[in-house]
Amino acid sequence: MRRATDTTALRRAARDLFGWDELRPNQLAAMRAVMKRRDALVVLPTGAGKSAIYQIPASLIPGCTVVISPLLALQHDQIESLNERRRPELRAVRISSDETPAQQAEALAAVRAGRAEFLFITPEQLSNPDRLAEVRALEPALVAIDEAHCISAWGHDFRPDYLALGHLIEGLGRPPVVALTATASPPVRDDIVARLRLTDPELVLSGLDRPNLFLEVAHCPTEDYRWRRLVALLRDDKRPGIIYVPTRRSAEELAERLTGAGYPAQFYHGGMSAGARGELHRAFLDDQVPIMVATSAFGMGIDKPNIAWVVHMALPDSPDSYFQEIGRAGRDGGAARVLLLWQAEDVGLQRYFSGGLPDERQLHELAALLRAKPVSRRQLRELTGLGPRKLGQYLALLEQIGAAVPRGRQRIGVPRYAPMPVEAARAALAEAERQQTVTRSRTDMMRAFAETTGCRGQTLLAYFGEQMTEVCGHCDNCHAGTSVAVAETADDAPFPVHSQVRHPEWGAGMVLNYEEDRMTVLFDDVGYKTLSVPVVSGQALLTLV
DNA sequence: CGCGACGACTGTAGAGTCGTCGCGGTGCGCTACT
Repeated sequence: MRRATDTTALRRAARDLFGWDELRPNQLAAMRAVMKRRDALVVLPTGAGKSAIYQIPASLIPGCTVVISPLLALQHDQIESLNERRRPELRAVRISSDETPAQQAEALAAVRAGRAEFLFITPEQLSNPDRLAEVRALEPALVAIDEAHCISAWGHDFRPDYLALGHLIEGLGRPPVVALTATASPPVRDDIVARLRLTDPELVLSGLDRPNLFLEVAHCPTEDYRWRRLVALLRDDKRPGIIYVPTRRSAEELAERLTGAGYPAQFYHGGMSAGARGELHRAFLDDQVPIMVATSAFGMGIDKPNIAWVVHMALPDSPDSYFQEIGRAGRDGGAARVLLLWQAEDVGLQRYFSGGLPDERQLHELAALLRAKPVSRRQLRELTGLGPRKLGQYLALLEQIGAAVPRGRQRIGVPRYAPMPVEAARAALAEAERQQTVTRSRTDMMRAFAETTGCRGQTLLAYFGEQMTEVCGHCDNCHAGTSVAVAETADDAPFPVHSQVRHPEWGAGMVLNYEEDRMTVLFDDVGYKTLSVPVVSGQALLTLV
Protein backbone atom coordinates (compact mmCIF):
# COMPACT_ATOMS: atom_id res chain seq x y z
CA MET A 1 0.00 0.00 0.00
CA ARG A 2 2.76 2.34 1.10
CA ARG A 3 4.70 1.32 -1.97
CA ALA A 4 1.81 2.19 -4.27
CA THR A 5 1.35 5.63 -2.69
CA ASP A 6 5.06 6.40 -2.95
CA THR A 7 5.08 5.36 -6.58
CA THR A 8 2.04 7.47 -7.39
CA ALA A 9 3.48 10.50 -5.62
CA LEU A 10 6.83 10.06 -7.38
CA ARG A 11 5.21 9.75 -10.80
CA ARG A 12 3.10 12.82 -10.16
CA ALA A 13 6.11 14.84 -9.00
CA ALA A 14 8.11 13.71 -12.04
CA ARG A 15 5.34 14.97 -14.29
CA ASP A 16 4.78 18.24 -12.37
CA LEU A 17 8.37 19.20 -11.82
CA PHE A 18 10.23 17.70 -14.78
CA GLY A 19 7.48 17.13 -17.32
CA TRP A 20 8.30 13.43 -17.53
CA ASP A 21 5.51 11.03 -18.43
CA GLU A 22 7.24 8.05 -16.94
CA LEU A 23 10.09 6.91 -14.76
CA ARG A 24 12.43 4.12 -15.75
CA PRO A 25 12.32 1.03 -13.51
CA ASN A 26 15.82 1.74 -12.18
CA GLN A 27 14.99 5.32 -11.35
CA LEU A 28 11.81 4.30 -9.61
CA ALA A 29 13.51 1.60 -7.55
CA ALA A 30 16.12 4.07 -6.33
CA MET A 31 13.54 6.76 -5.59
CA ARG A 32 11.40 4.36 -3.63
CA ALA A 33 14.39 3.45 -1.48
CA VAL A 34 14.94 7.14 -0.77
CA MET A 35 11.25 7.57 0.10
CA LYS A 36 11.56 4.70 2.57
CA ARG A 37 14.55 6.57 4.12
CA ARG A 38 16.92 3.79 3.12
CA ASP A 39 20.50 4.39 2.12
CA ALA A 40 21.11 3.80 -1.56
CA LEU A 41 24.01 3.44 -3.97
CA VAL A 42 23.04 4.25 -7.53
CA VAL A 43 25.28 3.40 -10.48
CA LEU A 44 23.67 4.60 -13.70
CA PRO A 45 25.23 5.95 -16.87
CA THR A 46 25.08 9.72 -17.20
CA GLY A 47 22.08 10.92 -19.10
CA ALA A 48 19.91 8.33 -17.35
CA GLY A 49 18.31 11.00 -15.14
CA LYS A 50 20.50 10.34 -12.15
CA SER A 51 20.04 13.69 -10.41
CA ALA A 52 16.27 13.28 -10.46
CA ILE A 53 16.72 10.22 -8.25
CA TYR A 54 17.37 12.45 -5.27
CA GLN A 55 15.66 15.61 -6.50
CA ILE A 56 12.16 14.17 -6.95
CA PRO A 57 12.00 12.39 -3.58
CA ALA A 58 13.56 15.45 -1.92
CA SER A 59 10.69 17.57 -3.20
CA LEU A 60 8.26 15.22 -1.44
CA ILE A 61 10.06 14.56 1.84
CA PRO A 62 9.73 17.21 4.56
CA GLY A 63 13.08 18.82 5.39
CA CYS A 64 15.97 20.01 3.27
CA THR A 65 18.52 18.02 1.30
CA VAL A 66 22.27 18.47 1.54
CA VAL A 67 23.98 17.79 -1.79
CA ILE A 68 27.68 17.03 -1.60
CA SER A 69 29.23 17.64 -4.97
CA PRO A 70 32.96 17.78 -5.72
CA LEU A 71 33.45 20.69 -8.12
CA LEU A 72 32.29 24.26 -7.68
CA ALA A 73 31.74 24.67 -11.44
CA LEU A 74 29.61 21.56 -11.50
CA GLN A 75 27.61 22.76 -8.49
CA HIS A 76 27.03 26.05 -10.24
CA ASP A 77 25.51 24.34 -13.29
CA GLN A 78 23.38 22.02 -11.18
CA ILE A 79 22.03 24.90 -9.10
CA GLU A 80 21.30 26.93 -12.18
CA SER A 81 19.34 24.15 -13.83
CA LEU A 82 17.30 23.59 -10.65
CA ASN A 83 16.53 27.28 -10.19
CA GLU A 84 15.59 27.69 -13.84
CA ARG A 85 12.57 25.53 -13.11
CA ARG A 86 11.26 28.28 -10.85
CA ARG A 87 9.69 25.88 -8.39
CA PRO A 88 10.10 26.61 -4.68
CA GLU A 89 10.30 22.88 -3.90
CA LEU A 90 13.40 22.66 -6.15
CA ARG A 91 15.15 25.88 -5.15
CA ALA A 92 18.88 25.45 -4.52
CA VAL A 93 21.54 27.51 -2.73
CA ARG A 94 25.12 26.81 -1.81
CA ILE A 95 27.91 27.55 0.58
CA SER A 96 31.46 27.63 -0.76
CA SER A 97 34.54 29.80 -0.92
CA ASP A 98 32.91 31.58 -3.87
CA GLU A 99 30.26 33.11 -1.58
CA THR A 100 30.85 36.02 0.78
CA PRO A 101 30.04 35.46 4.47
CA ALA A 102 26.84 37.48 3.94
CA GLN A 103 25.80 35.26 1.04
CA GLN A 104 26.58 32.17 3.09
CA ALA A 105 24.41 33.43 5.94
CA GLU A 106 21.62 34.18 3.49
CA ALA A 107 21.85 30.67 2.02
CA LEU A 108 21.47 29.14 5.47
CA ALA A 109 18.58 31.47 6.25
CA ALA A 110 16.82 30.54 3.01
CA VAL A 111 17.00 26.84 3.84
CA ARG A 112 15.95 27.45 7.44
CA ALA A 113 12.91 29.44 6.33
CA GLY A 114 11.94 26.82 3.76
CA ARG A 115 12.69 29.13 0.84
CA ALA A 116 15.25 26.64 -0.49
CA GLU A 117 15.21 22.85 -0.59
CA PHE A 118 18.78 22.03 -1.63
CA LEU A 119 22.00 23.09 0.02
CA PHE A 120 25.04 22.37 -2.15
CA ILE A 121 28.32 22.02 -0.31
CA THR A 122 31.79 20.45 -0.51
CA PRO A 123 33.34 18.00 1.98
CA GLU A 124 35.97 20.67 2.75
CA GLN A 125 33.27 23.04 4.01
CA LEU A 126 31.75 20.36 6.21
CA SER A 127 35.11 19.52 7.73
CA ASN A 128 34.97 22.89 9.48
CA PRO A 129 33.20 22.08 12.78
CA ASP A 130 31.39 25.43 12.97
CA ARG A 131 30.07 24.91 9.47
CA LEU A 132 29.07 21.35 10.26
CA ALA A 133 27.09 22.58 13.27
CA GLU A 134 25.30 25.20 11.17
CA VAL A 135 24.27 22.62 8.59
CA ARG A 136 23.30 20.11 11.24
CA ALA A 137 21.00 22.71 12.79
CA LEU A 138 19.02 22.71 9.52
CA GLU A 139 18.10 19.10 10.36
CA PRO A 140 18.55 17.80 6.82
CA ALA A 141 16.24 14.95 5.83
CA LEU A 142 18.50 13.57 3.13
CA VAL A 143 22.12 13.67 1.99
CA ALA A 144 22.93 13.17 -1.68
CA ILE A 145 26.51 12.42 -2.72
CA ASP A 146 27.05 13.31 -6.35
CA GLU A 147 29.95 11.80 -8.35
CA ALA A 148 30.40 9.34 -5.52
CA HIS A 149 33.27 7.54 -7.24
CA CYS A 150 35.42 10.53 -6.19
CA ILE A 151 35.34 9.14 -2.65
CA SER A 152 37.38 6.21 -3.85
CA ALA A 153 39.48 8.01 -6.45
CA TRP A 154 40.34 11.08 -4.39
CA GLY A 155 40.08 9.94 -0.81
CA HIS A 156 43.62 8.80 -0.24
CA ASP A 157 45.57 12.02 -0.49
CA PHE A 158 44.30 14.40 -3.15
CA ARG A 159 41.24 15.62 -1.28
CA PRO A 160 41.56 14.05 2.14
CA ASP A 161 38.27 15.44 3.42
CA TYR A 162 36.54 12.95 1.13
CA LEU A 163 37.94 10.27 3.37
CA ALA A 164 36.11 11.70 6.36
CA LEU A 165 32.76 12.00 4.63
CA GLY A 166 31.16 9.16 6.58
CA HIS A 167 32.23 10.81 9.80
CA LEU A 168 30.93 14.20 8.61
CA ILE A 169 27.54 12.77 7.65
CA GLU A 170 27.25 11.37 11.15
CA GLY A 171 28.01 14.89 12.34
CA LEU A 172 24.98 16.06 10.36
CA GLY A 173 22.74 13.81 12.45
CA ARG A 174 23.05 10.89 10.05
CA PRO A 175 20.09 11.38 7.71
CA PRO A 176 19.58 8.78 4.96
CA VAL A 177 22.25 8.91 2.25
CA VAL A 178 21.95 8.39 -1.47
CA ALA A 179 25.25 8.09 -3.36
CA LEU A 180 25.25 8.47 -7.13
CA THR A 181 27.82 7.78 -9.82
CA ALA A 182 28.09 6.75 -13.46
CA THR A 183 30.84 4.20 -12.90
CA ALA A 184 31.88 2.02 -10.04
CA SER A 185 33.70 -1.29 -10.25
CA PRO A 186 33.00 -3.76 -7.41
CA PRO A 187 35.90 -2.60 -5.20
CA VAL A 188 34.93 1.03 -5.76
CA ARG A 189 31.36 0.21 -4.75
CA ASP A 190 32.62 -1.48 -1.59
CA ASP A 191 34.82 1.50 -0.89
CA ILE A 192 31.92 3.94 -1.24
CA VAL A 193 29.70 1.86 1.04
CA ALA A 194 32.45 1.52 3.65
CA ARG A 195 33.61 5.14 3.65
CA LEU A 196 30.12 6.60 3.73
CA ARG A 197 29.19 3.98 6.33
CA LEU A 198 26.02 3.13 4.40
CA THR A 199 23.81 0.65 6.20
CA ASP A 200 22.25 -2.10 4.10
CA PRO A 201 22.04 0.19 1.07
CA GLU A 202 19.65 -0.39 -1.78
CA LEU A 203 21.95 -1.10 -4.71
CA VAL A 204 20.70 0.14 -8.06
CA LEU A 205 22.88 -0.90 -10.98
CA SER A 206 22.13 -0.69 -14.64
CA GLY A 207 23.79 -2.41 -17.55
CA LEU A 208 26.90 -0.50 -18.53
CA ASP A 209 27.06 -1.61 -22.17
CA ARG A 210 26.86 1.33 -24.59
CA PRO A 211 26.00 -0.20 -27.97
CA ASN A 212 26.29 3.09 -29.85
CA LEU A 213 29.98 3.47 -28.94
CA PHE A 214 32.37 1.76 -31.33
CA LEU A 215 35.44 0.73 -29.30
CA GLU A 216 38.75 0.75 -31.11
CA VAL A 217 42.33 0.42 -29.93
CA ALA A 218 45.55 0.91 -31.87
CA HIS A 219 49.02 0.14 -30.59
CA CYS A 220 51.28 2.94 -31.79
CA PRO A 221 54.95 2.04 -32.22
CA THR A 222 55.85 5.65 -33.04
CA GLU A 223 54.58 9.14 -32.28
CA ASP A 224 54.16 9.69 -36.00
CA TYR A 225 51.81 6.73 -36.27
CA ARG A 226 49.82 8.06 -33.32
CA TRP A 227 49.46 11.40 -35.09
CA ARG A 228 48.42 9.81 -38.40
CA ARG A 229 45.74 7.70 -36.75
CA LEU A 230 44.38 10.78 -35.02
CA VAL A 231 44.30 12.84 -38.19
CA ALA A 232 42.61 10.00 -40.07
CA LEU A 233 39.76 10.08 -37.58
CA LEU A 234 39.46 13.86 -37.71
CA ARG A 235 39.38 13.75 -41.50
CA ASP A 236 36.51 11.25 -41.47
CA ASP A 237 34.46 12.84 -38.73
CA LYS A 238 33.79 16.57 -38.62
CA ARG A 239 31.52 16.34 -35.61
CA PRO A 240 32.75 17.56 -32.19
CA GLY A 241 34.93 15.43 -29.96
CA ILE A 242 37.48 15.27 -27.16
CA ILE A 243 41.13 14.24 -27.31
CA TYR A 244 42.54 13.16 -23.94
CA VAL A 245 46.26 13.63 -23.36
CA PRO A 246 48.28 12.80 -20.25
CA THR A 247 49.98 16.13 -19.55
CA ARG A 248 49.21 19.83 -19.66
CA ARG A 249 52.03 20.54 -22.00
CA SER A 250 50.97 17.92 -24.50
CA ALA A 251 47.46 19.43 -24.45
CA GLU A 252 48.84 22.82 -25.47
CA GLU A 253 51.23 21.42 -28.06
CA LEU A 254 48.74 19.10 -29.69
CA ALA A 255 46.06 21.80 -29.92
CA GLU A 256 48.54 24.06 -31.64
CA ARG A 257 49.71 21.37 -34.05
CA LEU A 258 46.15 20.40 -34.95
CA THR A 259 45.14 24.00 -35.54
CA GLY A 260 48.18 24.41 -37.79
CA ALA A 261 47.17 21.30 -39.72
CA GLY A 262 43.71 22.71 -40.42
CA TYR A 263 41.84 21.15 -37.49
CA PRO A 264 40.98 24.07 -35.19
CA ALA A 265 41.41 22.86 -31.63
CA GLN A 266 41.45 24.36 -28.14
CA PHE A 267 43.22 23.01 -25.10
CA TYR A 268 41.98 22.66 -21.54
CA HIS A 269 43.76 21.67 -18.33
CA GLY A 270 43.83 22.32 -14.62
CA GLY A 271 46.62 24.89 -14.82
CA MET A 272 44.41 27.46 -16.52
CA SER A 273 42.51 30.21 -14.78
CA ALA A 274 38.99 29.44 -13.64
CA GLY A 275 37.69 32.13 -15.97
CA ALA A 276 39.35 30.65 -19.06
CA ARG A 277 38.18 27.17 -18.13
CA GLY A 278 34.59 28.27 -17.68
CA GLU A 279 34.69 30.11 -20.98
CA LEU A 280 36.06 27.09 -22.88
CA HIS A 281 33.62 24.75 -21.20
CA ARG A 282 30.72 26.94 -22.29
CA ALA A 283 32.07 27.37 -25.81
CA PHE A 284 32.45 23.61 -26.19
CA LEU A 285 28.89 22.97 -25.03
CA ASP A 286 27.65 25.64 -27.47
CA ASP A 287 29.36 23.94 -30.43
CA GLN A 288 31.86 26.79 -30.71
CA VAL A 289 34.85 24.49 -30.19
CA PRO A 290 34.86 21.41 -32.46
CA ILE A 291 37.97 19.75 -31.00
CA MET A 292 38.98 19.92 -27.35
CA VAL A 293 42.41 18.64 -26.36
CA ALA A 294 42.36 18.10 -22.62
CA THR A 295 43.81 16.42 -19.57
CA SER A 296 41.56 14.52 -17.21
CA ALA A 297 40.52 17.91 -15.77
CA PHE A 298 37.98 18.13 -18.59
CA GLY A 299 35.31 15.74 -17.57
CA MET A 300 32.73 15.96 -14.87
CA GLY A 301 29.92 18.26 -15.85
CA ILE A 302 30.52 17.92 -19.59
CA ASP A 303 26.94 17.06 -20.39
CA LYS A 304 26.95 17.57 -24.14
CA PRO A 305 24.72 15.23 -26.13
CA ASN A 306 26.49 15.38 -29.49
CA ILE A 307 30.06 14.42 -28.66
CA ALA A 308 30.74 12.09 -31.57
CA TRP A 309 34.15 10.72 -30.70
CA VAL A 310 36.70 10.50 -27.90
CA VAL A 311 40.37 9.77 -28.59
CA HIS A 312 42.94 8.84 -25.94
CA MET A 313 46.49 9.76 -26.91
CA ALA A 314 47.91 7.59 -24.11
CA LEU A 315 46.88 4.70 -21.92
CA PRO A 316 44.65 5.97 -19.09
CA ASP A 317 45.51 4.98 -15.51
CA SER A 318 42.60 2.58 -15.18
CA PRO A 319 39.48 1.19 -16.85
CA ASP A 320 37.59 3.32 -14.31
CA SER A 321 38.95 6.57 -15.80
CA TYR A 322 38.69 5.23 -19.32
CA PHE A 323 35.05 4.32 -18.95
CA GLN A 324 34.23 7.72 -17.43
CA GLU A 325 35.98 9.49 -20.28
CA ILE A 326 34.57 7.52 -23.21
CA GLY A 327 31.15 7.68 -21.56
CA ARG A 328 30.92 11.32 -22.59
CA ALA A 329 30.55 10.31 -26.24
CA GLY A 330 27.26 9.51 -27.90
CA ARG A 331 24.89 10.67 -25.18
CA ASP A 332 22.33 11.53 -27.84
CA GLY A 333 22.23 7.84 -28.73
CA GLY A 334 23.85 8.43 -32.12
CA ALA A 335 26.79 6.41 -33.38
CA ALA A 336 30.05 7.51 -31.76
CA ARG A 337 33.68 6.37 -32.02
CA VAL A 338 36.12 5.91 -29.21
CA LEU A 339 39.73 5.31 -30.12
CA LEU A 340 42.60 4.48 -27.80
CA LEU A 341 46.08 5.18 -29.20
CA TRP A 342 48.69 3.72 -26.89
CA GLN A 343 52.27 2.56 -26.39
CA ALA A 344 53.82 0.45 -23.67
CA GLU A 345 55.82 3.53 -22.56
CA ASP A 346 52.60 5.26 -21.49
CA VAL A 347 52.59 3.06 -18.40
CA GLY A 348 55.65 4.89 -17.01
CA LEU A 349 53.74 8.10 -16.41
CA GLN A 350 50.91 6.24 -14.69
CA ARG A 351 53.47 4.57 -12.44
CA TYR A 352 54.70 7.99 -11.45
CA PHE A 353 51.15 9.19 -10.80
CA SER A 354 50.47 6.16 -8.61
CA GLY A 355 52.84 7.85 -6.19
CA GLY A 356 55.89 7.05 -4.18
CA LEU A 357 55.83 5.14 -0.93
CA PRO A 358 55.93 7.03 2.35
CA ASP A 359 59.03 7.22 4.48
CA GLU A 360 58.65 4.90 7.46
CA ARG A 361 60.72 7.17 9.71
CA GLN A 362 58.53 10.18 8.97
CA LEU A 363 55.42 8.10 9.61
CA HIS A 364 56.89 7.01 12.92
CA GLU A 365 57.61 10.61 13.90
CA LEU A 366 54.11 11.71 12.93
CA ALA A 367 52.44 8.87 14.84
CA ALA A 368 54.49 9.77 17.91
CA LEU A 369 53.50 13.45 17.68
CA LEU A 370 49.81 12.57 17.53
CA ARG A 371 50.21 10.39 20.56
CA ALA A 372 51.55 13.26 22.65
CA LYS A 373 48.44 15.41 22.24
CA PRO A 374 45.78 16.24 19.61
CA VAL A 375 47.17 18.75 17.08
CA SER A 376 45.98 20.62 14.02
CA ARG A 377 47.25 20.05 10.50
CA ARG A 378 48.96 23.40 10.53
CA GLN A 379 50.85 22.58 13.73
CA LEU A 380 51.82 19.23 12.25
CA ARG A 381 53.15 20.91 9.13
CA GLU A 382 55.34 23.14 11.26
CA LEU A 383 56.47 20.35 13.58
CA THR A 384 57.32 17.83 10.88
CA GLY A 385 58.24 20.07 7.94
CA LEU A 386 56.11 17.87 5.67
CA GLY A 387 54.29 19.48 2.74
CA PRO A 388 50.50 19.59 2.86
CA ARG A 389 50.18 16.87 0.22
CA LYS A 390 52.47 14.43 1.93
CA LEU A 391 51.07 15.20 5.36
CA GLY A 392 47.56 14.55 4.06
CA GLN A 393 48.63 11.21 2.62
CA TYR A 394 50.36 10.17 5.84
CA LEU A 395 47.44 11.17 8.06
CA ALA A 396 45.01 9.34 5.82
CA LEU A 397 47.14 6.20 6.06
CA LEU A 398 47.45 6.45 9.85
CA GLU A 399 43.70 6.92 10.09
CA GLN A 400 43.05 3.88 7.92
CA ILE A 401 45.15 1.64 10.12
CA GLY A 402 43.62 2.99 13.31
CA ALA A 403 46.50 5.18 14.52
CA ALA A 404 44.81 8.55 14.01
CA VAL A 405 41.31 9.92 14.37
CA PRO A 406 39.75 13.36 13.78
CA ARG A 407 38.98 15.15 17.05
CA GLY A 408 36.95 18.28 17.65
CA ARG A 409 38.18 21.74 16.64
CA GLN A 410 40.12 20.63 13.54
CA ARG A 411 42.52 18.57 15.57
CA ILE A 412 43.79 15.09 14.98
CA GLY A 413 44.30 12.67 17.83
CA VAL A 414 44.81 9.00 18.50
CA PRO A 415 42.01 6.48 19.06
CA ARG A 416 41.89 4.20 22.09
CA TYR A 417 43.88 1.00 21.64
CA ALA A 418 45.90 2.61 18.85
CA PRO A 419 49.12 0.78 17.94
CA MET A 420 52.42 2.17 19.20
CA PRO A 421 54.23 4.50 16.75
CA VAL A 422 56.69 1.84 15.54
CA GLU A 423 53.90 -0.57 14.77
CA ALA A 424 51.71 2.22 13.32
CA ALA A 425 54.45 3.27 10.91
CA ARG A 426 54.97 -0.30 9.78
CA ALA A 427 51.24 -0.89 9.27
CA ALA A 428 50.77 2.41 7.43
CA LEU A 429 53.62 1.59 5.08
CA ALA A 430 52.15 -1.84 4.42
CA GLU A 431 48.77 -0.24 3.73
CA ALA A 432 50.38 2.24 1.30
CA GLU A 433 52.08 -0.67 -0.48
CA ARG A 434 48.78 -2.51 -0.73
CA GLN A 435 47.03 0.55 -2.15
CA GLN A 436 49.79 1.12 -4.65
CA THR A 437 49.68 -2.52 -5.75
CA VAL A 438 45.94 -2.33 -6.28
CA THR A 439 46.25 0.98 -8.16
CA ARG A 440 48.94 -0.46 -10.40
CA SER A 441 46.92 -3.57 -11.05
CA ARG A 442 44.23 -1.27 -12.44
CA THR A 443 46.77 0.06 -14.93
CA ASP A 444 47.66 -3.58 -15.72
CA MET A 445 43.99 -4.23 -16.49
CA MET A 446 43.88 -1.17 -18.71
CA ARG A 447 46.83 -2.54 -20.60
CA ALA A 448 45.19 -5.96 -20.83
CA PHE A 449 42.15 -4.26 -22.33
CA ALA A 450 44.38 -2.55 -24.90
CA GLU A 451 46.14 -5.79 -25.79
CA THR A 452 43.23 -8.21 -25.88
CA THR A 453 42.19 -9.84 -29.12
CA GLY A 454 38.90 -10.75 -27.48
CA CYS A 455 35.73 -8.72 -27.35
CA ARG A 456 36.49 -5.30 -25.85
CA GLY A 457 32.97 -4.71 -24.67
CA GLN A 458 33.08 -7.93 -22.68
CA THR A 459 36.55 -7.21 -21.31
CA LEU A 460 35.61 -3.74 -20.14
CA LEU A 461 32.31 -4.74 -18.58
CA ALA A 462 33.88 -7.74 -16.89
CA TYR A 463 36.15 -5.31 -15.06
CA PHE A 464 33.04 -3.68 -13.66
CA GLY A 465 31.71 -7.07 -12.60
CA GLU A 466 29.23 -7.46 -15.43
CA GLN A 467 29.38 -10.72 -17.37
CA MET A 468 28.13 -10.43 -20.97
CA THR A 469 27.21 -13.77 -22.44
CA GLU A 470 27.40 -12.55 -26.03
CA VAL A 471 30.15 -10.59 -27.73
CA CYS A 472 29.40 -6.87 -27.88
CA GLY A 473 29.42 -6.51 -31.67
CA HIS A 474 30.59 -2.90 -31.43
CA CYS A 475 34.36 -3.15 -31.13
CA ASP A 476 37.28 -3.58 -33.53
CA ASN A 477 37.91 -7.18 -32.45
CA CYS A 478 34.30 -8.18 -33.00
CA HIS A 479 34.51 -6.69 -36.46
CA ALA A 480 37.80 -8.45 -37.13
CA GLY A 481 36.21 -11.71 -35.96
CA THR A 482 38.72 -12.44 -33.20
CA SER A 483 36.20 -12.18 -30.35
CA VAL A 484 34.97 -15.40 -28.80
CA ALA A 485 31.63 -15.65 -27.08
CA VAL A 486 32.05 -16.30 -23.38
CA ALA A 487 29.13 -18.70 -23.43
CA GLU A 488 31.28 -21.15 -25.40
CA THR A 489 34.01 -21.15 -22.79
CA ALA A 490 32.28 -20.52 -19.48
CA ASP A 491 30.60 -23.92 -19.23
CA ASP A 492 33.63 -25.56 -17.68
CA ALA A 493 34.24 -22.59 -15.40
CA PRO A 494 35.53 -23.91 -12.06
CA PHE A 495 33.99 -21.13 -9.95
CA PRO A 496 30.84 -19.07 -10.45
CA VAL A 497 31.27 -15.43 -11.41
CA HIS A 498 31.32 -13.20 -8.28
CA SER A 499 32.17 -16.11 -5.98
CA GLN A 500 34.71 -15.52 -3.21
CA VAL A 501 37.91 -17.53 -3.58
CA ARG A 502 41.28 -17.86 -1.89
CA HIS A 503 44.75 -18.16 -3.42
CA PRO A 504 47.63 -19.57 -1.31
CA GLU A 505 49.84 -16.56 -2.01
CA TRP A 506 47.50 -13.73 -2.98
CA GLY A 507 44.80 -14.31 -0.36
CA ALA A 508 41.10 -13.62 -0.72
CA GLY A 509 39.53 -12.45 -3.93
CA MET A 510 36.44 -12.35 -6.09
CA VAL A 511 36.00 -14.03 -9.48
CA LEU A 512 35.05 -11.37 -12.00
CA ASN A 513 34.82 -13.11 -15.33
CA TYR A 514 35.97 -15.70 -17.83
CA GLU A 515 37.32 -14.90 -21.24
CA GLU A 516 38.52 -17.69 -23.51
CA ASP A 517 40.76 -19.83 -21.26
CA ARG A 518 41.55 -17.08 -18.79
CA MET A 519 39.79 -15.78 -15.73
CA THR A 520 40.04 -12.46 -13.93
CA VAL A 521 40.09 -12.37 -10.15
CA LEU A 522 40.17 -9.27 -7.98
CA PHE A 523 42.26 -9.89 -4.85
CA ASP A 524 41.95 -7.64 -1.80
CA ASP A 525 45.69 -7.30 -1.34
CA VAL A 526 47.22 -7.58 -4.81
CA GLY A 527 44.44 -6.20 -6.99
CA TYR A 528 43.38 -7.57 -10.35
CA LYS A 529 45.00 -10.76 -11.65
CA THR A 530 44.38 -12.73 -14.82
CA LEU A 531 44.80 -16.49 -14.38
CA SER A 532 44.82 -19.41 -16.78
CA VAL A 533 41.75 -21.57 -16.21
CA PRO A 534 43.51 -24.89 -17.05
CA VAL A 535 46.29 -24.05 -14.58
CA VAL A 536 43.82 -23.03 -11.87
CA SER A 537 41.85 -26.26 -12.37
CA GLY A 538 44.86 -28.54 -12.85
CA GLN A 539 46.77 -27.34 -9.79
CA ALA A 540 43.73 -26.54 -7.64
CA LEU A 541 45.14 -23.03 -7.17
CA LEU A 542 41.95 -21.48 -5.89
CA THR A 543 39.56 -22.66 -3.23
CA LEU A 544 36.00 -21.53 -2.77
CA VAL A 545 35.53 -19.59 0.47
C1' DC B 1 58.99 4.98 -14.58
C1' DG B 2 60.43 7.22 -18.84
C1' DC B 3 60.68 11.46 -21.52
C1' DG B 4 63.29 15.30 -23.35
C1' DA B 5 66.44 19.09 -22.70
C1' DC B 6 71.03 20.18 -21.84
C1' DG B 7 75.88 20.02 -21.37
C1' DA B 8 80.21 17.40 -21.58
C1' DC B 9 82.94 14.63 -24.19
C1' DT B 10 85.39 13.30 -28.33
C1' DG B 11 89.39 15.01 -30.91
C1' DT B 12 90.22 18.91 -34.33
C1' DA B 13 84.93 19.03 -37.41
C1' DG B 14 80.63 18.37 -37.08
C1' DA B 15 77.76 15.44 -35.22
C1' DG B 16 77.06 11.32 -32.41
C1' DT B 17 76.95 9.44 -27.61
C1' DC B 18 76.58 9.52 -22.81
C1' DG B 19 75.07 11.02 -18.23
C1' DT B 20 72.38 14.16 -15.35
C1' DC B 21 68.36 16.40 -14.08
C1' DG B 22 63.83 18.15 -14.00
C1' DC B 23 59.27 17.08 -15.03
C1' DG B 24 54.80 14.86 -15.11
C1' DG B 25 47.04 14.86 -12.99
C1' DT B 26 42.80 15.63 -10.65
C1' DG B 27 40.64 20.89 -6.61
C1' DC B 28 39.06 22.53 -2.43
C1' DG B 29 39.89 26.78 0.70
C1' DC B 30 42.73 30.34 2.60
C1' DT B 31 45.91 34.32 2.71
C1' DA B 32 48.35 38.25 1.07
C1' DC B 33 48.50 41.80 -1.98
C1' DT B 34 46.88 44.89 -5.45
